Amino acid sequence: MSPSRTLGTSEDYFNMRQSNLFGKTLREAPKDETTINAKLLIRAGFINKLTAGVYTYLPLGWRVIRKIENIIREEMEKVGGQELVMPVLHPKESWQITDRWDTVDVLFKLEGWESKELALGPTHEEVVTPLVKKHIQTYKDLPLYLFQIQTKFRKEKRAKSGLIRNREFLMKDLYSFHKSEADLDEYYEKMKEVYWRIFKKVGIGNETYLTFASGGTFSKFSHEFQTPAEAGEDVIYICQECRQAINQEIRPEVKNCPNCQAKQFKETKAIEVGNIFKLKTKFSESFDLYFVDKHGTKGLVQMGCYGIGLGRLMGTIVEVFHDDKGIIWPKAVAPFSAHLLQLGNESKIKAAAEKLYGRLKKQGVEVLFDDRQDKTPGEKFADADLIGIPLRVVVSEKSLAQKSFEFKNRNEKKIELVPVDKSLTRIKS
RNA sequence: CGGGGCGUGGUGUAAUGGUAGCACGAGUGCUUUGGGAGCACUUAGUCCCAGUUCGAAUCUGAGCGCCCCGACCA
Repeated sequence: MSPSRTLGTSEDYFNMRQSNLFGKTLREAPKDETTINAKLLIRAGFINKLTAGVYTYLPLGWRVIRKIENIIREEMEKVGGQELVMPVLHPKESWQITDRWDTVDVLFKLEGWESKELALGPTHEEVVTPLVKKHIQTYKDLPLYLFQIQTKFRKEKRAKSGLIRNREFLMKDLYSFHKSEADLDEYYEKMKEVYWRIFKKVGIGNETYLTFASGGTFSKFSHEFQTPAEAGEDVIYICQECRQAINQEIRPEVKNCPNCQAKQFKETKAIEVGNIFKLKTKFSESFDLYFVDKHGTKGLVQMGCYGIGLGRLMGTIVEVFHDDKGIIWPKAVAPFSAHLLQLGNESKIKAAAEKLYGRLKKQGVEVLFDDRQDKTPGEKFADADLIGIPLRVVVSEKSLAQKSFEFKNRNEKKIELVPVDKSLTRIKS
């Protein structure tokens, strides 16, 4: 496994001794959490709640976020996205230009300096549009795709369901700029494919449905990517013919499946893990964002926006992949590739575990090493199941008696003895 | 924002007007080591304010916080 370029620069990023890991597991979940994602992520030491809808990502949780982030970043760059970071502090004037200062009720407003008033950014059309205006003059400057991965703030009336609806959350938002509606349409379709690739990569591709949703005032429909889960707050109707779905919000106006015209649907609660939206000229009109085409004619720039909430996606993955013992991370987003458990503190066992750990570390394999000396095997197994790293490797007297380490995948029951000299390559494969 | 529920060590709980207790966690020591070990000692708590009472975790009022249902969610 090759290290992702932004995951870490030091060799130590690729390993961790559990005796040093910040964040302890809990035997019981805090009683005020009812959703699976919140219970498991808190118990396993991935996140901590500061106040309603506001969570800390502990080292384990942050590693998962970074995995997700890198998958998303890579896909955004593949379709021409250029990454930047825009400010979180937005001047009131920007939001007055679009008439959204008073109408977006989730806007956190705060005092600035002197008589200045500010908002914490819930989305960035008000910032990206005037920014782009400074650099777009002609059709030669188009199309343009800008994205960021950044903390958003929304004053939700009711935060809920662990990481599903928060007041502060990480989001990838990409804004696209086009010289024609046809070009926007084409990119929108491309982005659908990109989103599918992302959801497949993080592991929920088979569990996710492309869903027709309200287009607001800008277009007839937008598309959401919805993943059925108990903690979901949307209701969708899955077409039994083509595997696409309709959001409840447009169910009254849509009788047949907009994709295949079928009439049979299955109702389910679902989590919106992504949304793609044609803004068209709504914001370019507000900010006078024009370009000149090759005939010298001035036209409004066409825009689209495309969002994915990273924390919500992490919560959704937990909602989908878990059992009664804990989380079962898909490989691509697991905080570590392997969980090395040392059972017993005899020097022979310790030496064997340390040796394997040292070699994995050297080769850049991300491994969590449970080297804790004061924990019983039962507790180490329970923690390993709870944390949910895909591969568990046990070093014990029993395994060493057969010159082996014991391998078990988190999502399987099967336990396999692998000879010591073959273990390294097996873990890396 | 409407309705409901709940606030006791880090976590889960008991005490319903009369000595704040238990389990897990954490710390020290010894013994343990294949599915959340044992013994001993230790650590740590009634959300805040006001009131009623001889006495309040418990009753009353106000506040704050958290959760759930609903509304809302470019």
